Amino acid sequence: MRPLPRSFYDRDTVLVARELLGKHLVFAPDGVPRIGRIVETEAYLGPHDLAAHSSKGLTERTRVMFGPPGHAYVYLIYGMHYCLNVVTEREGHASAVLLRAIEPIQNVSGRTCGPGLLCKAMGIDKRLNGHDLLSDDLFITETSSPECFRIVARPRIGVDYAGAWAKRKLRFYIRGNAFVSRP
DNA sequence: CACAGGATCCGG
DNA sequence: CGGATCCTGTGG
Repeated sequence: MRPLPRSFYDRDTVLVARELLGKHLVFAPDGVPRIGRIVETEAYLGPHDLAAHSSKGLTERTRVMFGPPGHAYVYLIYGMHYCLNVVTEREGHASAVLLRAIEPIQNVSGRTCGPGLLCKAMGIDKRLNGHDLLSDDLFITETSSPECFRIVARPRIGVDYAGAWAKRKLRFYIRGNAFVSRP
């Protein structure tokens, strides 16, 4: 299992969000790999995207989003759930892809159909904020035998405050997959 | 220092 | 549909 190269993340955010579908998220904090297949993502395009955290500007919280691609942006939401993003495009572009759901593959127990549940099941918290995804304990990898699937595009969840940006179809999931949070 | 609000989840 | 729960950003 090899981590995807930095060049994978240093590309158009919508393309990265779509191509992350079907890939394996691996977290091995104690050497034992917990693996989930990514089945649902959302693209956050940068400061001009009013649904993106980076639209509020560079702050301590959004610092990682403004950094180089291929790093984990983890934040606490509603005081109780963590969300995991991967930073995309060149440094300073401040775009990212939110991982919303995975299908358990190995050493993952509990529900995984939602960004908070995904992190809980994988054991991911804010200690991983800023973590390089080209590392040996947290990374995303190509599957050995990729399956064919159709991609569905829908508006993102929970961003009604973002005006016209809330209507953009920047949420992507694998059609028919049982682990998608809101099919 | 005070306070408002959030890329969610759960239970009724 | 409301409540949980707490960190962050902003303003005084």
